[in-house]
Amino acid sequence: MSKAGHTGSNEAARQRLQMADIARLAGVSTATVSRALNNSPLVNQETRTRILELAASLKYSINIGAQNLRLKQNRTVGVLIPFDPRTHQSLTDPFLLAMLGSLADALTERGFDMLFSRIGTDEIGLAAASYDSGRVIGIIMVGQWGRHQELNALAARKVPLVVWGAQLPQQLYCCVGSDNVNGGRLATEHLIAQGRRRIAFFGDSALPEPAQRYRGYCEALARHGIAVDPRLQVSCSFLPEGGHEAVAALAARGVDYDAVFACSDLIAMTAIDSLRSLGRHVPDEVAVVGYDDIDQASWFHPRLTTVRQPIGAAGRALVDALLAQVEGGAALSAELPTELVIRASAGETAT
Amino acid sequence: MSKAGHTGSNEAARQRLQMADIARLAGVSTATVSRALNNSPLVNQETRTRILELAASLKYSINIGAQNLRLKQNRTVGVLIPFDPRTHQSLTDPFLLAMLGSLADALTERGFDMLFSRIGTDEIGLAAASYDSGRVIGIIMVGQWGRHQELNALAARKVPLVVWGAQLPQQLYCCVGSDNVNGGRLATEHLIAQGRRRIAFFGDSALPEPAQRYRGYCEALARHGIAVDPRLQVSCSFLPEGGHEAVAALAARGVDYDAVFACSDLIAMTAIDSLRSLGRHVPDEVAVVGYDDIDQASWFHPRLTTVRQPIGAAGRALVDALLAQVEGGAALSAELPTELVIRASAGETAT
DNA sequence: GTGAAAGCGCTAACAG
DNA sequence: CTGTTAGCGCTTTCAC
Repeated sequence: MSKAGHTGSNEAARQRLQMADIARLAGVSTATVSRALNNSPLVNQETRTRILELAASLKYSINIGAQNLRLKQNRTVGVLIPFDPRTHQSLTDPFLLAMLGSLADALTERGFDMLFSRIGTDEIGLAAASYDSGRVIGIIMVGQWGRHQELNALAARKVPLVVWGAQLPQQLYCCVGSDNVNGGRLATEHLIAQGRRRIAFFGDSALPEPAQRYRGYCEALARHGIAVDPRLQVSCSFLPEGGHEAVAALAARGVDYDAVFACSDLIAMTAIDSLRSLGRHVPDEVAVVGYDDIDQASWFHPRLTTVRQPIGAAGRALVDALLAQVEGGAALSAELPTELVIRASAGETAT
Repeated sequence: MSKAGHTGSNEAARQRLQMADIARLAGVSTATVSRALNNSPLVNQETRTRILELAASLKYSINIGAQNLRLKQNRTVGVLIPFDPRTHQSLTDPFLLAMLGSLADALTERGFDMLFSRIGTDEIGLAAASYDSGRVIGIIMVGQWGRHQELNALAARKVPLVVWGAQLPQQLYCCVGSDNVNGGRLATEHLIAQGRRRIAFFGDSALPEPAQRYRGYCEALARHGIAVDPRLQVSCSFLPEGGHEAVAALAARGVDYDAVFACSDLIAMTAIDSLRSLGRHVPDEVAVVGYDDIDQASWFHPRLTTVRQPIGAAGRALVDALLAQVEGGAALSAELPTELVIRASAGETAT
């Protein structure tokens, strides 16, 4: 909300057509114009059409700001995608694009607009600024970013809020996400079924979603009597560097592995790139399973076996959960189903 | 602008704190609160701090809608990414994510908010709705989508508008883009330098940007005395299917080629995927050059040789051009430089 | 320094 | 059916 310069657009806005102009031109009062434009049945058929035509020909459109003020209404929703202030890159994962598209569609369908912002993960407490100032009726935040407490604080303040992420204990805010534990389980089971035993885990386990996927991974290993080797768990970011970092870390540790379960397709892909540089064949020497099922997964080489998150449903679920809150309803968290998509990167055989 | 249901948030908005509340609590008039909150020097130092603290502790924030109405100002910009109504997918190219991120950053830097919408390419005439209704002070549209006339019409109406795309004759609207002709030339020259002679062109040449890249391609061929073979020019979409379509089309035509210049990295990548399925080696049998230089280009296999568009500069240029118009200045179109990034997909040797 | 009052562009009683 | 009037939450002369 820093105001840079005086670029307030005062000049341009000043000369815009308004209801009074239409009224004068049509020879009626603004009340009648208002009624006509809002399709009130109270207004005479022919005056209505006359007004409508006049407005259309002049491209007049009701000033939403004034209308909102008068009606105490608002149909815009804030969408926030946080970024790590240390790198300031975040819009780097194609999964987010798909999510944004899905949210835009879901909002449009319901007649809402989207105010989009990035925000530093260190200033998530300020996420409600747009709500406090009446700019938006609620906020959809993509990812928890390890800011559980701040999010709880927002919810405690009754800021309408839905977060894409993982269900956590002591969670006051509404959270929509996919079934991460099951996703981790599916991926790991598949790898085990391919005969792999030394399965590495790539993901930032300080974050809730990767942590739950890790739990699924551990459960699957346990079920098959395979010991969890902590040296196979490597923490890496969701940035494109993630996979490279992780492969390098494993090499530095000198541990052996024959498979990787990566917490995003992006990590999986960059990991595969690193493995290729190291001369390790995927999937023969190292089988890789990703997460998300972004578009690229289906034409990457090798085609990525991955856990699909239902992105279309996700956008709708997030929006619905938010609107429910706004209308005073309960903020129901939801967990969407995940599903394994078998392609080539983890070996050819289906489970 | 279709209103679905009555989810207007009337209920929630109703009980929000407002300036009068702060005034009452502080024992002053709203005028004083307004002055204090706006850092007017007219207000007494201690009353000011008292009011500021009160407001902060109550998380009160000035209602922007009312403020905007009173001040006739507005600091939000509309960003539109059109989609093809036949497929309704459009947020499918990672290049767009990068662009969106760049725009978000540039707007934030200048203290503006972004209202993001998708819109059908068939309803671009409606793109100004958010401007006409005073929702935004101007519009940034990503891509021309073959709607030159509609865009000209908007500009003729004096809607503040900047389009990411190609400079065209008889262009009334402000347009920022990269140097497409040079980009096409660079890519093609590189391919020729690698000894390729049968260079296919992949891109929707009905669109201005691909058309200009094609011109650069033709120029480069001409300079080297290579005849342009129209059968090597294949029109394909910017969707992920693009590359697949194009490779299939060429196969159907039965024409031979040893190189591809693709109008986006996405097309290049999916084309490579198809070529691989056909058993044709990249770059040995077919050298491929892409366009955009998205993140993935550097870790795709083979690493993509591509024409870089300066995305960071693009966002800033688009925003600056728009704000200049809003402030009543001239709408200066701009062409950003393009640059060839040599990696592996077109052969190893630099030009 | 501070308050009273008018008005930004619109809508909704309330009269007629 | 239509116009008059008041007021949404804020800012800003103009008095005091």
